[in-house]
Amino acid sequence: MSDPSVEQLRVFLAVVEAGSFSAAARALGRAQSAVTYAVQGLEAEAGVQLFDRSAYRPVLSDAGRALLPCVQAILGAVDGFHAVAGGLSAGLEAELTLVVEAMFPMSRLVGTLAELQTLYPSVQTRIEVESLEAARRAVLDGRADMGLVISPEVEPDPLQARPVGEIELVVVAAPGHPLAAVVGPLHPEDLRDHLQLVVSERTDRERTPDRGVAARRTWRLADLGAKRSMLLAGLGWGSMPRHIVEDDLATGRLMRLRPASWDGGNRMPRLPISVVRRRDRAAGLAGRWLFDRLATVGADEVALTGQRD
Amino acid sequence: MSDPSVEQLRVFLAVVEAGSFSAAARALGRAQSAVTYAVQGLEAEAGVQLFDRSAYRPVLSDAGRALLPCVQAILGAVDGFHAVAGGLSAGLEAELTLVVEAMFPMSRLVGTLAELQTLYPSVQTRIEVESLEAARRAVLDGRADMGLVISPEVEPDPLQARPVGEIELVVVAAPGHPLAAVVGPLHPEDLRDHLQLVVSERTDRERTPDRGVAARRTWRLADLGAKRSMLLAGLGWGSMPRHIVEDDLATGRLMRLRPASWDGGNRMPRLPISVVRRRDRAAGLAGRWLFDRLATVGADEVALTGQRD
DNA sequence: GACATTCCATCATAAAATCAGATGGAAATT
DNA sequence: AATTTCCATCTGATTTTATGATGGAATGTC
Repeated sequence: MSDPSVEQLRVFLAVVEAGSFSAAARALGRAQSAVTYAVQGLEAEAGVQLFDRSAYRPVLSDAGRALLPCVQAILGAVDGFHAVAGGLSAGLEAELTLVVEAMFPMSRLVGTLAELQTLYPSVQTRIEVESLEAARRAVLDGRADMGLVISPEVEPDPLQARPVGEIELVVVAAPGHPLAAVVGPLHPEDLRDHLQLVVSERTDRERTPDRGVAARRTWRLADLGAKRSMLLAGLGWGSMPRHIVEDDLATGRLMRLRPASWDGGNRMPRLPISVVRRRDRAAGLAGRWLFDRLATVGADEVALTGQRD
Repeated sequence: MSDPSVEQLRVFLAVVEAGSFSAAARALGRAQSAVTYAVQGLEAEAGVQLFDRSAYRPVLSDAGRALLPCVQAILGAVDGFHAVAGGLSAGLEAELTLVVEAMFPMSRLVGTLAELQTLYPSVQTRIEVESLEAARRAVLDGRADMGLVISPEVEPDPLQARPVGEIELVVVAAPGHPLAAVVGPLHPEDLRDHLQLVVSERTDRERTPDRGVAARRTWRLADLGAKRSMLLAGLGWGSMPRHIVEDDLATGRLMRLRPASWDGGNRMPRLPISVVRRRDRAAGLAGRWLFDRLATVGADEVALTGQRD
């Protein structure tokens, strides 16, 4: 049994929609005999009659009605093929993977990502969330095409970077925690004597030197959600992106601590975020659009609060 | 931009699977030049290169890898078309609608219906549940191809019928109901003086004469579920298929009443069920299989308890 | 009821797509 | 170095697909 040609299927669908062979021929800009020929060929391949021609106008037979959804499925898949192929030949990448630093407020991304989807629907976009160094490593490895990562200290590296804003960090603890009772600025010694909660990377191997660790005893947690749970439970103190604990601070579930000179001054309470991509990997159309978009959005605002869209 | 032919897509997939153009040609039983020709044609239509031919063996390009799922989707849809078309040309119907009397235990059907689906996967089966006359009418109207209905009294009618069993009816009331307190057989006068719950048809027009109505006051309910709720609430008495109230009787939420001569003897406490279809509508292969299967299953057993599969 | 219109099937023929087989250069294998 | 295997290309034959004209049947109009 031979395969039906896509042309035959398009003609069949045109006849169904137009209601007659000649009208379909006119709509397709072809001769009427071509329509008859195509439908006959399709009927021969299917082994059933698709239309009942005994009346003045052809009407779909039971078989034709049953096969119509199949035909629509095929043509839909073919249209998908065309969409992807058209995108590819126009310079679009097939898929675009963006890795996002876990602390980055996702609410800041949804608008841009939705726009990306409407602009380039044929591009399969994927988002991955990684913590700290793992995000940058994903871009360096080529596992992701682009990343929103903590800004690299040195610019001349295989990554091209554009600042997109800063994440404001606040030091918090539960109201019941001893440090919450201290009035006025906290001395480094106060912090050092209490358990500090720190987010560490997933993979232990090749761990970068800790930043912002002030306490003697620390617990290392896999992700920010776990850290927040521990903080809420009063198990220790730690720094968090402000947009994540905003609600907790407002409702009093967490208290803000005010260190005199947090971490001895070698770390900023604001974490700069950049969008990065590898210089040597040629970005597609969608990738360039997203990079530029994230960079220009970032130029407008300094703080990423994650509150408004 | 022209449509890719299904042949081209099959060749493309064969090359991907075989790993080389010539191997694909051998697998397809065609000349190697035909494979080259087909791939080139597909590349021209897609506007991108699908394989990197610089090496000894061709390797899928990024574009080819991106388009591969599209191609597989198209070919899958085409195979679906072939399956349906093959079934139709072999005499299978496109869809098969079975209407089932609401009192029929659905658990008795699932096995047969599952078998039907595996035997004839291309047949779209639909189940409708109707009460009393509405089920038979659905078959007579042609709205359903087949029905499990209360057996017709007269055989010579446009429906061909085969018995499939009987539904055992029991007369029940809630434990708090006055009739539940009566010991020994119930006289017709006892029943007549209490509210009887009766399932009536949905459409009021052309209502058939009531059967099994013994009381002066009756409430007519839309379906068995509503009737059971009313019975459980103690609002009246009525008859129910045994398999539906089995649990209620076992746990004591309902009590069985024992009428001396229920309904004056003009109605059986067992309701015969038949599978019916119109004589004048030619049944397809799947329809004939289902009819025969239901008829032979029904010949084995008399009572439909719905307990075991 | 006669006429024009619109419908679809068919035919002959022209255009296009597709194929097989032969040939050649490049890479891999021996 | 010789051989095999790979793919691209060319040519001619075959098949497929399209066109335009023709005719019979149903519909619509006056």
